[in-house]
Amino acid sequence: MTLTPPPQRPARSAGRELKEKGLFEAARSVFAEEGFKGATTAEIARRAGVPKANLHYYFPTKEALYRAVTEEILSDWLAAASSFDENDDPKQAISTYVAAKMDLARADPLGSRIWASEILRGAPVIKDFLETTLADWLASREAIMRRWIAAGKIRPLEPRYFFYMIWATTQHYADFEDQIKALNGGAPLSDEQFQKAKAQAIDA
Amino acid sequence: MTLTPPPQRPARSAGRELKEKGLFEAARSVFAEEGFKGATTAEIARRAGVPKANLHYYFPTKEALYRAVTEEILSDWLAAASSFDENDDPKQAISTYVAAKMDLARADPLGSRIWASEILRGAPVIKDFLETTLADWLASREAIMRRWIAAGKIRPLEPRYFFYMIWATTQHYADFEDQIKALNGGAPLSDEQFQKAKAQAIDA
DNA sequence: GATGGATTTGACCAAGCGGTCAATTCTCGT
DNA sequence: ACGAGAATTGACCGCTTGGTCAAATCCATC
Repeated sequence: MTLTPPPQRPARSAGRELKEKGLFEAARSVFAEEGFKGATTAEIARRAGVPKANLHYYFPTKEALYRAVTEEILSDWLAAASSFDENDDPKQAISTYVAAKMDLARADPLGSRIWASEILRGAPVIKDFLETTLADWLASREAIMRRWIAAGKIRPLEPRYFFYMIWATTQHYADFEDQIKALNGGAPLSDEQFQKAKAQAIDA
Repeated sequence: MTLTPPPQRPARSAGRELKEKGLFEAARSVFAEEGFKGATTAEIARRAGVPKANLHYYFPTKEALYRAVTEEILSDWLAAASSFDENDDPKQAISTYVAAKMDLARADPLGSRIWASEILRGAPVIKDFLETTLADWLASREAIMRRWIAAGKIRPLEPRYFFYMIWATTQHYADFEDQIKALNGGAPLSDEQFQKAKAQAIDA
């Protein structure tokens, strides 16, 4: 018998990945709207245009699908966070970071909402991430900011609460979009309005 | 037959109100943790220590119970909002208001969370409140702030986004308590930490 | 065109859901 | 002490849920 070379199957099952992606995106939207418990596999399957049984072929359980969705969100978060370190100038670093977070919240409001609803239910899935990766990130950037403050490069404030405020504000525009819409005469924020809000948030 | 006087029954059924209150509080905690869809009447009844059938005697449907809970939250919101008008001095008015909102978020985190999860699911129940009462409140305070800005009493900023930022921050401490706990070494903010965060938020 | 694994799907299931109901117990004015 | 309305509750119902399964279909390879 000739051994077929074990290397990764050449673009194996491109159709498979496509279908997985469809289910994945459908799941994102349903989880964002209904939360983990409120979301139903039937609705996710319906939105993806496949029978429910097919969903369970690609993702064995609702929770597995939810975890897959969640992981991508955390990875996006980390990518935005890295923008903090791309600048040596303190004020530049801060405003670049705030801008990146605002843009992320606007580009992916579903991700923001899934995050929020995950926290609201006690963060059973991402608790580990919060306690390790995120806590470490916060601690090290806190240290950096303290050095900047000591050097008189930015005005003194408690770095931790400063980050809370940034996170709160950036997420607000995604999570509370419906509230903002209601207050904005039924329309979502225009790009222009969004830029203004962003500029004001950067005024730290 | 003698007509019994129709005036309100004298302290009628004190036990009834007590039981209603128990169900009400149990409902608050379950709705805050699980959202409207995720909450089950069975769990609410269990937490209140009564059989499920008894719950339906006091509140005919899950939605009726949810609406009752929601109305109280809106009323608390309005009470905190009124603190904005208790001061003539602009800076006083603003910091009093921020302080009141921060205190409310700390005193009643459940209410904050129920609000947040209501918005996340598209605000079907409080949409009307948002579009009328809240929108009016915002518009009139926006006008007041614009006058202050024109008179040079506060530094110029877009009042609307300023309020969004306040709401975002004050709610963050309630809604994201679990995230903060994870970042704070597992412990919630102490009173001292909270006062510090409050003071920093007031620095508008 | 035969083979065999990958994929698809309708039918199905046990558990959990919100809500109902009739039978029971409690409470209190007389 | 008794009668009547208020309150209580176990049993139950129809429906939805997440998940299973076996039969059918697809499709690359020989």
